[in-house]
Amino acid sequence: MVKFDSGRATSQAVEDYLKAIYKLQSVTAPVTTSALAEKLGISAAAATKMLKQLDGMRLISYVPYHGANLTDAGRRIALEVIRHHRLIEQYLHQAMGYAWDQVDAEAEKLEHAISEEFEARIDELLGYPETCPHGDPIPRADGVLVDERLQTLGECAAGDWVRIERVRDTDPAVLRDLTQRQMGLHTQIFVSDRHSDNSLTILVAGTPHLVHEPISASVFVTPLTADQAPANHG
Amino acid sequence: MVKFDSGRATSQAVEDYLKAIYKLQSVTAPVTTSALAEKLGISAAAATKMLKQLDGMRLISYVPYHGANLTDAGRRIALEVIRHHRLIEQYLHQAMGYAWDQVDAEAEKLEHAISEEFEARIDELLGYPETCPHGDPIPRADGVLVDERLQTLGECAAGDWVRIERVRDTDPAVLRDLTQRQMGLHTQIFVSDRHSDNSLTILVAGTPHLVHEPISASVFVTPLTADQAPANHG
DNA sequence: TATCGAATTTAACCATGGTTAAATCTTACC
DNA sequence: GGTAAGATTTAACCATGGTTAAATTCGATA
Ligand SMILES: [Mn+2]
Ligand SMILES: [Mn+2]
Ligand SMILES: [Mn+2]
Ligand SMILES: [Mn+2]
Repeated sequence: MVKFDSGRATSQAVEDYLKAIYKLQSVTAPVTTSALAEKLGISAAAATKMLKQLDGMRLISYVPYHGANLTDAGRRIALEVIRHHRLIEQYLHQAMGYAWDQVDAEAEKLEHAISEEFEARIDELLGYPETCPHGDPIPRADGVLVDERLQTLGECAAGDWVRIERVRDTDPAVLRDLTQRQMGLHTQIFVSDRHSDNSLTILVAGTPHLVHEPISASVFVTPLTADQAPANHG
Repeated sequence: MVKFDSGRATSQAVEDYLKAIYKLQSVTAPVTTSALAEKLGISAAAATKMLKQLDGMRLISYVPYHGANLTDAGRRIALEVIRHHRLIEQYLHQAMGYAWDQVDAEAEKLEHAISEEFEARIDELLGYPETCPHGDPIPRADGVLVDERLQTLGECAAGDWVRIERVRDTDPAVLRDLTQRQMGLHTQIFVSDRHSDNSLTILVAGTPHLVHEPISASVFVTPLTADQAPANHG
């Protein structure tokens, strides 16, 4: 468990709440009771009670009926848990041969069980990686996280050359689908067509693929610069 | 968490109770409430309540005022947790460079957090090890454990040649002491003298050491056969 | 500006795993 | 075989984290 207040340990539940609030906050702040409850798969009543507790611990500031924001102390713990999660994912993938669709579930429990010693060791063994196997940045030990907002593949226009930088890590089926299409991290993609239902036709290593919304919304990309983009793509 | 009853998961508390009962049982059966409470560092009242619960789950058979014994189902879970613990210890030691006095504490938490997938992977990565870094046998995946009772170094007589096979893993200070004296697993030892306070003088790689009770009771040995024992030891 | 529906909180539960203090059982000993 | 000490259980709590159902609040809309 992560420590706070110079030494008091936080429970697994508190850690998962703070992590969820952190992630929801980047979409809409303050975080609503219902959004939190939905994300954690619990009742709104349970979320309300925990929000009051977390406010009492000074880990969030919570205004009844108006949602919550992390305090600095809460953000520190959230980032520590996210750091554990993504380091563990990368370790499972690189050092233990897990496929990228299997690491999230395993890391979800391990993130609460490892010591600072363990964290430091896997960080070193991996050569201080900057991202998890899904491309998400790993917060540094000092709590700094550089997290850029990227466009999704679904937001691309026909004619775009892009590179896969991140993928949503939640749905193993989507990740397996991407593996089958050879759409790993850093793969270059040409968007050949947009269709009326928002699906896309793309080229991956010369092979055309029809990509529907659930997939295209799960893939985050950056545009290729002129000198990176191949001249033709017949 | 370990599963039982074709799928229901056991809590960390239940797992630690079953493991403790398993270990106490090998010393005295049935296991008393006070022995269990002492081992787990909780009150006797808490132990009583949990014994009733475990009996209700059919994981132990418990007779009030007369102690508890594991059922087959309870033993299966205990061995599964011990397997996790010892495999994790060996992985921390062999694959991650942990010293043997640091692995027990880390494994104590991780043993409840890993999946069967994780267990199988570290087993394979380690080449199916038979013991933990302290020489304790690792239960097999099918629940079989061969556990011989060994004599302690403290029980040896002057003139004995012995080999270290196991060490008690609980006290990091003892383990560090053994490391400093070069008394790792499989080290050969000559017992040169027994003293009145039950301390011993031993030879380790030619160097004499004075060994007191807390150490000598933590080291388990087997006698060397005639052809293994060096002819002289001046 | 009053109202109504959705979001949220409160209330009353429950399970788990802990505590201390009081009651009760067992057993060894006289 | 009675008794007293020690072991054990019971009783009354507490904290955490969950549930459903009822009450309350907010804010968009008429
Ligand atoms: Mn988690
Ligand atoms: Mn990830
Ligand atoms: Mn444990
Ligand atoms: Mn061990």
